[in-house]
Amino acid sequence: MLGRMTVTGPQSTPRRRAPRADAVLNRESIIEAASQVLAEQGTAVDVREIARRSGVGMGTLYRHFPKKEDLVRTVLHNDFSKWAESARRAASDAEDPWAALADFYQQALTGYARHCAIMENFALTWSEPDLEGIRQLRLVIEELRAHASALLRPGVTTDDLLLLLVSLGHAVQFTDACRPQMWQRLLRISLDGLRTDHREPLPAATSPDAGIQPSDSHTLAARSRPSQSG
Amino acid sequence: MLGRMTVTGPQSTPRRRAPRADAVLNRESIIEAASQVLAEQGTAVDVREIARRSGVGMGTLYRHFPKKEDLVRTVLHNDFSKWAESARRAASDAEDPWAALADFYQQALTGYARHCAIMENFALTWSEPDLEGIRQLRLVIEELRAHASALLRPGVTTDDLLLLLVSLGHAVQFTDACRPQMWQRLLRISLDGLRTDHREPLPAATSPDAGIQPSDSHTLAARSRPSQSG
DNA sequence: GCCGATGCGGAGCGGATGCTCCGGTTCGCC
DNA sequence: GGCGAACCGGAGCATCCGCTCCGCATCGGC
Repeated sequence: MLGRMTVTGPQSTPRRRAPRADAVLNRESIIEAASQVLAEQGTAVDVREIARRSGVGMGTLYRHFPKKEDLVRTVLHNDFSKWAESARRAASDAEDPWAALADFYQQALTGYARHCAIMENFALTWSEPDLEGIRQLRLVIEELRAHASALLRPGVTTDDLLLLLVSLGHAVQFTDACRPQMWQRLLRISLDGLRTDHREPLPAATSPDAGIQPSDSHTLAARSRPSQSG
Repeated sequence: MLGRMTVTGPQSTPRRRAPRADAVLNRESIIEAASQVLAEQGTAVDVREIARRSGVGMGTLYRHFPKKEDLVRTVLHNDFSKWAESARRAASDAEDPWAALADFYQQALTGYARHCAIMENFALTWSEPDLEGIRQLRLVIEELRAHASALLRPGVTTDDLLLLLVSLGHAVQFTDACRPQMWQRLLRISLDGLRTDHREPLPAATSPDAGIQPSDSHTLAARSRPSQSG
């Protein structure tokens, strides 16, 4: 069966010829503009704004991304990845595993506190753990946890650390603009709660990293706005 | 000047006679229905749905609450108060001040994790600290903090505890439906971080309870949807 | 019971927004 | 350079949603 499949060029359908050069450029500029706009205004932004900012027409935008959600997903994939990477770099400069963990949170929260779309879509962490950007984030945290495990109180899981990041992310949203020191205090409190010291271990998580039920119907675009099919 | 103002009945304008009985009933049923609907669907809900659920027409609804935000504000005022009260009651049954604090968080997070509108509008905690419901919540926390102060690490403020509540509130939103034990773990970690034990005190908050700048333009209704004036 | 002030209902307005349609343009293989 | 497929742009469609308007019903002081 498999042997009968014709081996066809780089991927899947062979008859489709390479995209035109201008189309490639347009796609890139759409993604770049969308990243900016989504960071500034969140996923509820008008698609026209993205088209305008990237200098293409609506037709072009919708040719590349048939649904708004397709575009948002692509951008979030990229930006979650960039986020994970920049936070990982900050952690790699630290002098000990615990400082690495602390620096990771510090960088993760400062660097992306203003990225509305990411802050809005933390739910993806649980509803779509397989999105590439999310997976990278998890991997970074898992690595940091392993290195710092001697200092972490027993029973702390990667999911605990991830949920802490999500949770603090919202604290940052509320306080960063007016009183940034507030979320820093909360970060410090939480990190202290994670240290081993002489506390008893946490109870084992009942399903440590099992598959997670996606919540009801969380879509990427337009929180609480029903998607409408034409 | 003041002396010339006529003293007029119970309040302000005297010529307005008491509202009709049916109007009072309608107002109550609107608030009740709105509370349900807002809890279920958040502030982005269609006003028509509230009118339908409460059995009144649009005209009636807008007579009582000229703007959607007026209604939402009234409901949130009530519901924040109810929330504070129910959490305070849970705390009052505890056997020691620390357990009271823990029970408070437990009840606050369990009882209102499903109240979409409250979870959405934690920002009010910072942007409108004078809203009555918010003030009650702060008062309860302040009281618990005072009672547990011997066990709290030095430097922990009421705002710290409030921000922790806000922050955990979002963790609850993400995990309560599928893995409720996850946020419970995070609560435990955070509470442990608040205990005095042998850690150094937190640095003093730079402006402990000073006036807070309201963030850019947060309105109660329809997150990220620009209000439109007719 | 009369009657006017008060209250009611819901069709409809205007604007925002996701998405489509199609005539005109441009690229790139030959 | 020629030509057809791929691509582009933006006007326009359908829908949603906050809010208004106005003819009609109801309450309640007399």
